[in-house]
Amino acid sequence: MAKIKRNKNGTRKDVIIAKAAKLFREKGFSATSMRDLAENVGVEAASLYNHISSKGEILQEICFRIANTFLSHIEQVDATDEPSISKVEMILRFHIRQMIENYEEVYVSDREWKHLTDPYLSNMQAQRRAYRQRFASIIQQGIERKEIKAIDAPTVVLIMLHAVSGIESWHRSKQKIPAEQLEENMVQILIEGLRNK
Amino acid sequence: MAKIKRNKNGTRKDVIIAKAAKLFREKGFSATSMRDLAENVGVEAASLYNHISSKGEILQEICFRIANTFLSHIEQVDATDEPSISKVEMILRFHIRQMIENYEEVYVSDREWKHLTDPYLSNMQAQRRAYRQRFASIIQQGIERKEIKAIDAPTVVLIMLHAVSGIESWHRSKQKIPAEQLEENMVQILIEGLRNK
DNA sequence: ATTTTTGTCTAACAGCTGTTAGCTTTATAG
DNA sequence: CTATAAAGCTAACAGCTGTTAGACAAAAAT
Repeated sequence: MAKIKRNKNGTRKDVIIAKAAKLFREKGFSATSMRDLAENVGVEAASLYNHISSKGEILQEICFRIANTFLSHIEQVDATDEPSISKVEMILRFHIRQMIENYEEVYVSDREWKHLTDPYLSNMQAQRRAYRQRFASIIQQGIERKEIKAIDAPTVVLIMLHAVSGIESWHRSKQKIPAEQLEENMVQILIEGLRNK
Repeated sequence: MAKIKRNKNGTRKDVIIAKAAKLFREKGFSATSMRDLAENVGVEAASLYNHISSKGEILQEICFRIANTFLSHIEQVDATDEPSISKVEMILRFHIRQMIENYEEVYVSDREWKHLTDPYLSNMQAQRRAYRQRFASIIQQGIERKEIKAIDAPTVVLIMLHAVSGIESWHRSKQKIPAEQLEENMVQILIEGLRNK
């Protein structure tokens, strides 16, 4: 078979990871075999190992890449001096856009991280916990400043993060409303549900 | 090994399905082997086949049982003459409670139905689509009656259904707030975000 | 033009997968 | 107490799993 065609500014490893993300999303990590992946890449299974060291490494790359994206974004937002409710909105909007634009990887990172193996598994669990706590404390601050309704902050986080993952259905639906409208609708419901009137 | 202990009013098959639901939730359908399941049930893998006909059948039972529960509930709610926004709230509360009380099966049904095989897969897809449409049309009615904000109804459905699945995090968290409070918090945010002021 | 590096291939491995056949043990019914 | 039915066991199957070794080919570097 022919060589893996790499697109400009990207390694062959990147091509493999992108195809893997698509398959992992469609069928799940465990149900995707290296031979499945190889076929999609246009190569024999053994050839993949010139670019990656194991199936698990692919999942690690996806999960940690995404985790870093979100972690560095929340730090950036938290460093501003916007009102808390605006911070929450910024974070929510970032989640929505990432889920729209970087769908496959974000989705996989969210659903399949359980299949990581230690030490990566523990590391990822810690990162996720830290992220949620950071998010919750922004909300908590908003509550104390009376910008946000007096509601259990971790519950708010849980609703926001999971609501966003519903964008998967949007991707699969035939008649998609425009992405901007989707974003505004979600913000409308979730942020208005939060605001202290 | 000893026999499968069945609890009163339940068959051995029910015991197997309950254990399977727990494992499918923890590790996913594909990553759970029949030998895993057998060990958890306290029996050899081959013995399971005296009670079930295949691994897939277990998933089918879980998924269709849950789908029927929700479908018959939405029909019951829709038959009342409550205001639309109250119908939405009733449906939301039912989802929350099911997710709290019947956690394993509801969660598995929601996350693992993709691993069903045809004709069950197509059937389940159709049922899910029908449910979402039914839910959306209740919301649409609420919009027309000015009870609910003018927002894309399918987007609302998507947010509600996915937000509820966040209750998984609640189950796994150490310091759980009481179930009733969780329910009120979720309703507070989601229904108030929806209501036309 | 030749060496070196990179990438792909085939063949094979050891272990796990769901499932079946056939035999034995335990519980139920007569 | 005996006959029947239900539930368990061991052993085995064919196919799939992730991964490695080693040979060959193409591309890059010298």
